Amino acid sequence: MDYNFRDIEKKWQEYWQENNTYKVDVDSSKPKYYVLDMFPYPSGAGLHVGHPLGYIASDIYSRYKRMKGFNVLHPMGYDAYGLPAEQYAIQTGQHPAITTENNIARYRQQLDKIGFSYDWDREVRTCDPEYYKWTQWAFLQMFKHYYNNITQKAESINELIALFNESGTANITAACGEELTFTAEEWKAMSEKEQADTLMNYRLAFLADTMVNWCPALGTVLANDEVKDGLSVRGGHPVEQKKMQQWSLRVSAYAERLLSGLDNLEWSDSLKEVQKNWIGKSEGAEMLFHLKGHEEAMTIFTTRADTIFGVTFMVLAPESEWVEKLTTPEQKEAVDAYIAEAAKRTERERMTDVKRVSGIFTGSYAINPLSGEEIPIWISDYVLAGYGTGAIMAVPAHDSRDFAFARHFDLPIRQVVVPTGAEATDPATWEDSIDSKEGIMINSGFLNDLNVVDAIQKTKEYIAEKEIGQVKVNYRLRDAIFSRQRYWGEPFPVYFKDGIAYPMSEDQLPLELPEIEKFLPTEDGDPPLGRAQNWKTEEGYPIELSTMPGFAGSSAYSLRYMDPKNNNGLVSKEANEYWQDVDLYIGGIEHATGHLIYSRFWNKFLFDINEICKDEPFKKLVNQGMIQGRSNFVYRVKGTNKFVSLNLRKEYDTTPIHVDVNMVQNDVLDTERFRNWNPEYKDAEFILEDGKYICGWAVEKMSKSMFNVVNPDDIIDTYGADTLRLYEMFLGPLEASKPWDTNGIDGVHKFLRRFWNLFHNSNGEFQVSDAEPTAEELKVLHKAIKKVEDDILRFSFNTTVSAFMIAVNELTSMKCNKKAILEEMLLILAPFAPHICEELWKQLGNTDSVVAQLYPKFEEKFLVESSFEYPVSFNGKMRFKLNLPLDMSKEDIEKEAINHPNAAKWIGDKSIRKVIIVPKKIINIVVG
RNA sequence: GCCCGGGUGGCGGAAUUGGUAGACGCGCUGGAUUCAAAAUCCAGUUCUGGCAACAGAGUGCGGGUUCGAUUCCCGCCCCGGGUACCA
Repeated sequence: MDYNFRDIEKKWQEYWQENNTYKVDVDSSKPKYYVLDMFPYPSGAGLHVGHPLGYIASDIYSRYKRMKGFNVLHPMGYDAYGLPAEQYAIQTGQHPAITTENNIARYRQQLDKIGFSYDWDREVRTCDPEYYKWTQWAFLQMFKHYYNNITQKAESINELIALFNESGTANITAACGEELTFTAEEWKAMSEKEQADTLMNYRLAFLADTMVNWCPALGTVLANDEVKDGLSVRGGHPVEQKKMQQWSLRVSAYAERLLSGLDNLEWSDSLKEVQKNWIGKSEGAEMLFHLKGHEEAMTIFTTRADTIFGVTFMVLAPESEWVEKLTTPEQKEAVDAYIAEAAKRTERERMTDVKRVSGIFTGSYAINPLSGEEIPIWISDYVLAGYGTGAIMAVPAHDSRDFAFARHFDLPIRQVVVPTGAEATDPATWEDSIDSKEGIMINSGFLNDLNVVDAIQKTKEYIAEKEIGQVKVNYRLRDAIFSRQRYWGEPFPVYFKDGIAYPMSEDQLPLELPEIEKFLPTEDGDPPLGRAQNWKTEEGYPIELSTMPGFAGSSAYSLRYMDPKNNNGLVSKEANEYWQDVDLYIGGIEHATGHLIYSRFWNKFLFDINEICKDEPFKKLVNQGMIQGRSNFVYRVKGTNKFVSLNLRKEYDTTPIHVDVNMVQNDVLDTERFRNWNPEYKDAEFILEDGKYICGWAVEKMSKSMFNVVNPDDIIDTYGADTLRLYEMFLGPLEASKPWDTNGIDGVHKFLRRFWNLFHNSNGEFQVSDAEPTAEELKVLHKAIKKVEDDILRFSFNTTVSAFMIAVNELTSMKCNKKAILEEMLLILAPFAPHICEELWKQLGNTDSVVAQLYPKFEEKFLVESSFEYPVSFNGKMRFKLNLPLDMSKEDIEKEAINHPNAAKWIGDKSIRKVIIVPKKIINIVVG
């Protein structure tokens, strides 16, 4: 029998399904291991060969871990809510649920063909009411909790209410929108509405007026990570700033824990770095600046309080509440004009026009708390309202933005830091601000002559002592806006009564998404849910019209897989305590700031309220690289229907045109298929080289418009799933981006056939021998076991495939068909190519599945060598090799090397200066 | 601008702790087999020179450390990704 992958793969995929081979349950007799893939959004285009890369890697790892005796949880599901299905519904009227269902069916078909070891009984879909019940439930818990900064965890809002009743805000330190101060009496005197509004300032899921990224084309609000360069990530539509009442999650409360939690995670340094930057912790000071002619003092945030003697002006954000208070009558007209102008500038303009300096003087002055100087207060849009206090002290000598502003408006610049090894210079001669990270203080009163580090310390002490400020930590991380004015998402289990938002009772969950006729916003501008009939409670109170964003459903799915059918909780205590957390998470780097921040936040919250036992969801994370497309081109001679082959094109004036890579093999064009591809090319003529049309190529993104999309189904039809799996791994390091080039696939397919042939004679009959293996054969086997296992553990699957090839090549040339060797080879290959191994396992006479076997044990004793072939170098350059016993002394090795006939030529009449011998490594003879 | 990756044959890539640069595969060249082709098998394949033996050069560029550098250090160039008036 030949290697008939089509029959073999079909047969075993059916077998696995019928026998529930991949079903797992809590089993306390075995250690657990949890391997998770980032679940896909089921798009209409189906999977291309880039998508399964990470799934194949995680599948190999899961199968390996299973063979090492672990109880492996390896589930898959769908991130099923999302914009494309809704956009499609708007265009065609087809319900997004139907589109989604169809796309999921197609995904499942494609995934099944690749032979994954998923436990499909655990599948989750974010759009399934049984699933989103727990998304809504978590939201309600966040609504009912606040963050206590002292205990550093989420606590019940009822406890906060109790504290308010007892002593007002006097004894609380809670994460909040704005710092409020009231007494118990004042609290009790508040109306129900006032109390509700006050509590919103503390709830972890809260309603607030916020500046949002409003996308008019999509008719919805977007999160910061859904906007890039002022355009929506999905669709590329313009996004503008707008103030709207929105649900938000107080992610900022967890900023410190999200930051410090990174330390214990096995994530790549670059990914941790991205998260650190996104959280953006900066330590500095809040300082009070008194204002000339005002009672109140203004608070600013600075990370460099030590440079305060260099402050020559202050700047407010245009949105700052101080603008109105500080604008003098003489300046009012000019300030109003500037504010109006700034409001008109969209985020996009501000970004594309960063270099432009603009601003206006308020007419007011502040007093420098250290020097007592009067300094003018300006307004400029380079100061952001949302960061710090929306007001800064400007140190033009040492900050490039302040410098540009000072130059533009002719404000004074005073140097206060002299960089190490430099002299103070006249700022008038400068082209830019001077770096102040290290150096010596000047022009700075009591700080003079101190170095920067000491000056920072001394300033901190000084401002604390004089009570003109306090040490303060700031984070860039913003609260997550959680409302979307869309249909295809989770409804909020919230209703409104007298303008107050009330949570629905938990036993009313899931609050199911209602049917609507059209998927557009209403004529009044309400979200699509405004069209739903009876979208109100039994008592008749209206229910929230927004739905939740994409990241809602993906924030706790790793927990739900542990216990996907549980109707009494997100996850049972038993299941959670057994599976704990994800041991290995594989997915794309594009989720670095979105999903991976939100799900960590969500998980920490559930941990705080004792729902789960782990503070972090994903222990180890590997980012698979992107698979790029490899496009092919033909070269049309301008103004003709003639196409010239790659290497002849220089003689003509040509236009390169993308051609479908599926009609090109090894860069040779199938000219007949090309003629039939498009009526335009029906009468195409070709100028060939060596009788062939050679195409040009380039590495580009894999996309329809480049005609370079390769479908896994086509590859599987031609070569089989085992070949696809091996080839995806063979392509290069898992974490690197690399182009897909089908050209190389023959190599791994050939390898599988050669592997098959080890078990079969030249007539295709199964034939293995029970003879004792030789030392050489055992050496090949154990070399492979060691290399393969080492490489799996460091996720170096490309070199693993090489190791298999080497072993099979060696066994083939030894004509080895011994069961003792082949059986173990088969077991180490099984995680990579499960179908062929399952078939051969059966042919060897086994009745159980190869999946259930234990991994072969590596034995050092088979690799022990008695001699080593030393490379002999002269001045570091390898010249010849010398086989010597391993137990030979250094002195004897040196003698052997120097007296070797080949050595004379390299020594010549020069003298030997030194001989370096590293046992089992190298001999280097230094001559000169 | 800043922060991460990365740069090795015609191509994808390997070299795990400073120790034989180019494993493995593709492609290409030659040969065997075949009526022929496909498939398969064998040999060769970094570049330059040479029939060859062999010699020289060589891991983005320039320097350095070392007996020895793809690997470590300094300075640059290029490519990919992230991020940005974050005080």
